[in-house]
Amino acid sequence: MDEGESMGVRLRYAPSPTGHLHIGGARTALFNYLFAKHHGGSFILRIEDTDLDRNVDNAAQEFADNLRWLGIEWDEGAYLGGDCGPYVSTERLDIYARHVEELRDKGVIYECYCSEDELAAEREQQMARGEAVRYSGRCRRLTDKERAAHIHEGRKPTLRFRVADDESVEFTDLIRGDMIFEPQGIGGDFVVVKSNGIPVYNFAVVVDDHLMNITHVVRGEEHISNTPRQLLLFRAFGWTAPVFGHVPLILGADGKKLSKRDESLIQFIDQYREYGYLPEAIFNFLALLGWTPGGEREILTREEFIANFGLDRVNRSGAYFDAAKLAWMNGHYLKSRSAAELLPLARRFLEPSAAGWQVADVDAWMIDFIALYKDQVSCLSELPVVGNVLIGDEATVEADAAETLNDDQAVAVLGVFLERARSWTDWTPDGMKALLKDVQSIAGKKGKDLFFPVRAAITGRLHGPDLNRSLALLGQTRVLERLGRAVAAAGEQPAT
RNA sequence: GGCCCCAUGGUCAAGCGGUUAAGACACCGCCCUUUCACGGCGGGAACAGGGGUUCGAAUCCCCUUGGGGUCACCA
Repeated sequence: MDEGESMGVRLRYAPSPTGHLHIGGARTALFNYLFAKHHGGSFILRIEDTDLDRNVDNAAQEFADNLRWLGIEWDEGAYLGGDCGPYVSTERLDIYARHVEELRDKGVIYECYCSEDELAAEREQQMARGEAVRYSGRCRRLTDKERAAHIHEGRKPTLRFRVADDESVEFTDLIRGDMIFEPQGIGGDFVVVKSNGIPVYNFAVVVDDHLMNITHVVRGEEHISNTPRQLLLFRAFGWTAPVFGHVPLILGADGKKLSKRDESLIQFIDQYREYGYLPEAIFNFLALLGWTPGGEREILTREEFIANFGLDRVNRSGAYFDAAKLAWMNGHYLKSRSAAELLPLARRFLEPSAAGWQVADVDAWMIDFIALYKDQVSCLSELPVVGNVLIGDEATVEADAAETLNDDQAVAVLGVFLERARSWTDWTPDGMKALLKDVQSIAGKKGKDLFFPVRAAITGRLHGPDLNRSLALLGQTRVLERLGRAVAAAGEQPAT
């Protein structure tokens, strides 16, 4: 079936501000965004903070920041405004109250005085008997006397929506096709307003989606079972419901829905940000998690994603989050950016150790350093790790390097190098190339016999990136120090 | 347990009745390179099982098995 009229499509991402934006939420937001943009419609950010107890300070602001960082911009909504505001549930309480009254007038809701303990006990019994769990509806017809007794006890009622025993609900899911819920699968009369007077999510979301003219609701699969209740509400109000599309879950290492407590993988966007991942890499990776453009291409631009996106190509099965592939993809994006472009992002990982570099132009030095290493890391935070021998002021000597240095021939080469390096003035990569050539002709050594001892002496390693550039980055002072130290150390050991 | 969803390599996935069953990540090998990394080339690796439908099923239907979601005064 058609995914919707292209004009006037309106989608929203409606998180509850209870924590950090995680990869699942970011992907849901992304799919909504891509769908809206593909159809030339609007994407809206709404905050569903109806659970006062779980709301976390600054969480909503953080969601917004991270969404923007990812490049998922909304056309109207929280922190932006628009014609359908306010976009935060707790600022819409009066709106909900009006609609509660509307339902009361229609006679489809009633007060329920059951306590949470009583309800829990009822559920347990049903579960134990192997029955479907559903509210018995015992408060449907309270006598005035019973009601008075409950009020006298100080009980605060919830408001429940009456679900007809023979009313089934069906809808066509854009991703999964036809869905049918029989009455017993709906769970009986459900709460729409909590005893503290705040509506529950299922109620608020219906009112909000209708008032904000939401045309498509794209959300996680865990919401499938909420859908019939919401549809019943739309029906009771006499409203046309939006079209639904439920995307598959992102699975943790255990194959289950990602839990915020699952530490087997990094799942919060701000952590990726912290580690030096690029937003376009995460954007690209997330878009491909559960959706595919169909061809062989996996690296696409934002415009290409928007142009190609459609719910018809969203997968129906859950997907494991492959951190290794994300790392590869981030590395890919890192390679496509110049060192100078990366400097602002990499700065905080490098600058703390700038004092040891002994250079006048720190920024220029960092750009050269980034250029030397950026093609081999998967995220910026790895830069100081892979380049630790150049960035730190002291390098430990590894066993194989020590072995290479414990050799008369090698020490002889280093002696020549040290001699020439003292008076060498051109400490650029080209200058280093010339220096090495000079040493080669004087010492009569070339290839491995020349490069290995020098590399081992100045980095303590046998392996590493281009030697000329490494030497230039280290600079004369540090090269002389390390060389002198290596030669001295070799002198203290019996040569083989 | 009730209701609902899902099922192609280790992972992401193409495939939508006829293919030698793509591609990517990861892994292994070779090449390039003073070394490492990058890159290039190549390799191993999959249709959960059983019934149908059909001339012909990874593709359609049913069952089994397996996995998952949900059953709140949370979203």
